[in-house]
Amino acid sequence: MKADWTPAATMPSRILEMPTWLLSRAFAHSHRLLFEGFASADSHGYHYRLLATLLEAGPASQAVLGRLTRIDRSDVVAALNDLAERGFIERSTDPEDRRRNVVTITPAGVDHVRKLDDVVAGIQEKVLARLSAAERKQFLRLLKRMLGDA
Amino acid sequence: MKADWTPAATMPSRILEMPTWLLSRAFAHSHRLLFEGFASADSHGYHYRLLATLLEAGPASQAVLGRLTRIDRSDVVAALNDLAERGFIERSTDPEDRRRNVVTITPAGVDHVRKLDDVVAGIQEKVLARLSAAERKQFLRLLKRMLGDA
DNA sequence: CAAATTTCAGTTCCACTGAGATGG
DNA sequence: CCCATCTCAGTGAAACTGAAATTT
Repeated sequence: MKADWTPAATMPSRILEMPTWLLSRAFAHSHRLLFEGFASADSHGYHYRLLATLLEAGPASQAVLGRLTRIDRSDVVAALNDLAERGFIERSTDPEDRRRNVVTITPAGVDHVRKLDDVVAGIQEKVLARLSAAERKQFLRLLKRMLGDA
Repeated sequence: MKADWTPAATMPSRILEMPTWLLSRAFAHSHRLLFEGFASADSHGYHYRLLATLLEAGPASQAVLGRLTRIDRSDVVAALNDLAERGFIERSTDPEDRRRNVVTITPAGVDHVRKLDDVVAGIQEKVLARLSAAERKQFLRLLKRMLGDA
């Protein structure tokens, strides 16, 4: 027989009840769903954030894109390289300030981001699946408040 | 003059309003605070989860610790190496099943985890700082519900 | 033989740092 | 001279994979 060293069934209750722990579980869940969703559309989170921003804000320099999307300057470079290779964006140097690359979304890029929009919308639904409509509203309100959008 | 390609002030509104985005911001915030808190106590999240679990559940094998803490088997090895070097845990092979290492927390380890408990408690407070007591309760309820603890 | 445990080596994603080259 | 931009190289935490060695 084995004292099989399975002393408790769960991790410490004080951790299980922690806001930070619950947040990390919730994020892990949402992140996994998003990652799989993007992968199934041959894409990534950075791609979606960049394309969606270009679509909504219009052509922008890479520095501005980094600020808008909260993606680091050097990660913006890498992600835009991918997107350019696949024909979803184009770079051209800004004639008014030749340090800058003006990044423009292509028609193929628009198609791509529309598809990703659908994927992402489906995932929002899944993430909140267990909550009623009223609870969802409340949950989003509390999240925003917690982040200071009070 | 510069058309400075700052077209909009924020990222796309459809992303800003997404549950998945808000969750990722909330997690990033909480994660940053935890990381800094652990660093200020010369520790890491894995260390805390392992020590707190040992304290609450008693001695356990590494495989069991991995399951309880949700830390991957191979990361458990590395984290326990650190903790053993610093005298916070001890390993001994289980006489009843010599594949297993029985991991035991030392008095120094107990001291350490108590300090971390204080750090972590302070951070819970900071994370929820903008919410009232009633909102905090509600927020935790919704998080748990979303995760299926319904 | 099949299964579990510990360990090591290596990978991937995400976020970031530092430095060089170009240009304002 | 100083600052901004783009780019590349590299770092580090977190989570994971594959495989080997040992034992049950």
